[in-house]
Amino acid sequence: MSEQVVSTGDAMDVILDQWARERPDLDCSPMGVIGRVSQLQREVFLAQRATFARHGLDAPSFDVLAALRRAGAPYQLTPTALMRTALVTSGAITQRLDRLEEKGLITRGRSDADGRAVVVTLTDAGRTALDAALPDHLDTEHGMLAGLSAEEREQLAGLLRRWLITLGRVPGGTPDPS
Amino acid sequence: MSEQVVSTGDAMDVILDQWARERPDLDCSPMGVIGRVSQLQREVFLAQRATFARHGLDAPSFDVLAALRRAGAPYQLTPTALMRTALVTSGAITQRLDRLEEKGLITRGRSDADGRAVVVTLTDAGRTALDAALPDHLDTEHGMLAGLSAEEREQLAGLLRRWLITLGRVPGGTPDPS
DNA sequence: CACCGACACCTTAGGTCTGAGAGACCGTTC
DNA sequence: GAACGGTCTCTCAGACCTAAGGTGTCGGTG
Repeated sequence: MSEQVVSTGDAMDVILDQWARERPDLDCSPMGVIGRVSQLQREVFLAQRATFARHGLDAPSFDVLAALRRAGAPYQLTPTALMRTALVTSGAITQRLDRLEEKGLITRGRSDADGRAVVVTLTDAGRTALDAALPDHLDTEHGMLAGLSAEEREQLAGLLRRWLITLGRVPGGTPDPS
Repeated sequence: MSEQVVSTGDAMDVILDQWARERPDLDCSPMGVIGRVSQLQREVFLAQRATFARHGLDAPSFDVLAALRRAGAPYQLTPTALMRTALVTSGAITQRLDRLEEKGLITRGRSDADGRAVVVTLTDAGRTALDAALPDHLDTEHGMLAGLSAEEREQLAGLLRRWLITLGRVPGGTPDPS
């Protein structure tokens, strides 16, 4: 008995029940938030990947193109800036740029102001590709949230923002000098 | 002006502002939820990885050990069952089990009932390792949520569960027959 | 009892990432 | 103006994953 899956629970409820039975001494309630975030991120990732594929892109490429597009004309950033917004290592950015350069979506040039730096520029083809994919991407995201009411979505965004802020992940995340 | 970072925003607020300036014709509000989920999942992943490393484990290994431990005595599951709870491909499970078997944390044996199936069993060493890591893991998760009130955490867990359910990701999530 | 689709696990090739480190350049200091 | 620490980008090895395919087993059918 009690093997029947209740229609009002999700996969994490099952896991929490299992832990409650095996380790009733532990408070596993944090998993109710964190485990679900992991699962949702996975669902989001898969849906986004399918969308990008329809436009001949993948998620890492879209990430870079979107950062350049967001930056506004003349659509230029350095690899270091891209590294910071994408939250990946410099090696990952180098490889992403290699792929995008080969496809003609970006160009690399040396900076006039700083001999160490590279300036990455979105090409017309790159901007066209991104602007074509962006509405589809937003449709996908909107679709994933369609099951929640506008109020719930707003509430969720607010809670997630508060959580991020308490983790100390703020935009200018460098400790400011005294 | 308006370059000054406001202390009440997070990284996603900056991105939303950029899109509002560059593409005021698009409704980017879904990013406010989905982008934050991605960022939070990344923070969670990094914190968990550091915790697991203190116990000589990594996230994929912990995932498998925890699934076996949750299952209860005699701590046995098939690779297919592990594949379903871990949401990875069979090849990934094979490799995870190879690593765990080499470390002596699990054993593999053929099933008596089904000649195709393998039975994965948690060893005493495996159970000991998991039970040692689990409280530390929960401390890490609790610490990540410490900035939110109990009410906020509960609200968040509820919203995320509702979201997962609307996506159709329920425990017995097999595609329904026509 | 031989057959055949379905299933369980493993194998292999290919892809992206991390982490460590090299090479070049900047700005300051002595 | 030479030296020095710090910064920027790239390179390379190693880790983990996916996707596709192979082998062996199961269970029902004629």
